[in-house]
Amino acid sequence: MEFDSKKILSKNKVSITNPRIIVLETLLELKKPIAIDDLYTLVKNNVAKSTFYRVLSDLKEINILQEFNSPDNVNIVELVLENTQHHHHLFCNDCGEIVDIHLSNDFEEYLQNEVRKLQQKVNYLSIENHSLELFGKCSGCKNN
Amino acid sequence: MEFDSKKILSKNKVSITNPRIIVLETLLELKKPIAIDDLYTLVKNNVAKSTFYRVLSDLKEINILQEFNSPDNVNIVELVLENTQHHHHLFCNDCGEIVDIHLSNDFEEYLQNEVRKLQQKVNYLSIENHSLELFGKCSGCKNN
DNA sequence: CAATAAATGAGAATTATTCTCATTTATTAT
DNA sequence: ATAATAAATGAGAATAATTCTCATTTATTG
Repeated sequence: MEFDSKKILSKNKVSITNPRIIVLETLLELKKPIAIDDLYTLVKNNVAKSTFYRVLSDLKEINILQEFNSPDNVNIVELVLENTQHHHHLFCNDCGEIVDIHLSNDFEEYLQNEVRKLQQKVNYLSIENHSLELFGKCSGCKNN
Repeated sequence: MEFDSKKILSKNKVSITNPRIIVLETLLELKKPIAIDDLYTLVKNNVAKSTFYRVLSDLKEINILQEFNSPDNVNIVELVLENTQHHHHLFCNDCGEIVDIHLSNDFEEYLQNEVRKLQQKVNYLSIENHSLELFGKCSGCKNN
């Protein structure tokens, strides 16, 4: 497979160790955001807690792991690989699930343009990035 | 003045106590987001730490305080009163300052519309709210 | 395969937040 | 205004997430 853990690690010039493989592989299988707490539960039998946090920090260092917070302030991580396209998140108010959301190119362009206008108006040197979160109910909870 | 702390508290049916007045007044003077840590530093001589956190939680309870995280995972609070208009935040990558950003009505409408389309397409019952963050440099740091 | 550098595991240390409970303060009904 | 009652506070203990320390193990390289 194109994105196995060892290739990812070597490509990013970090040494290939068991804890790194285990955490990365778990994230690769998940294919979606997960609470740090829950991720640790998945790997705790094979990775020491201190190492776990170190691995997370390593993955952030090489820019393939993004960290953010849910509305109720839970720390979440998500793998962002080269082939991951720009997206946003919907946080379900009911079950807490986090769903990746892809907005239309039209919208993303509109947003870029709005940002460009803002930069000129308010005279900020650079707005380099953005993040949009949506809050509501996921499809699983929509019938409650 | 229209928005003094005591009026705000009584309007929201919470009892008027010194710690609440002090924290609220500090936030009212600030008029912008602040790290919880920094806010505590401002009031620590007059409010016990446990009380401080309780007051924050009280203010969140009555929906006049919003909490969120900066990109480097620092907890931030911001007063959101009735007269506060919908806005977003720019996080300065250099100095960490957080600036309130008001986007055009056109953009907000476009966003609402995009969200509406998304709801139909993906079949989510409701997207109730959103939040947009911008990352870049504030005007103070733009010449570095 | 040996030498060296880097990573790990275990648990201690740190930090932010919540909890406990005796004391103080605010509210209300008179 | 005041007494009775309910609610909030302060101080520090408890908890939880994360980082740190350091002796041991593992990966890399030549």
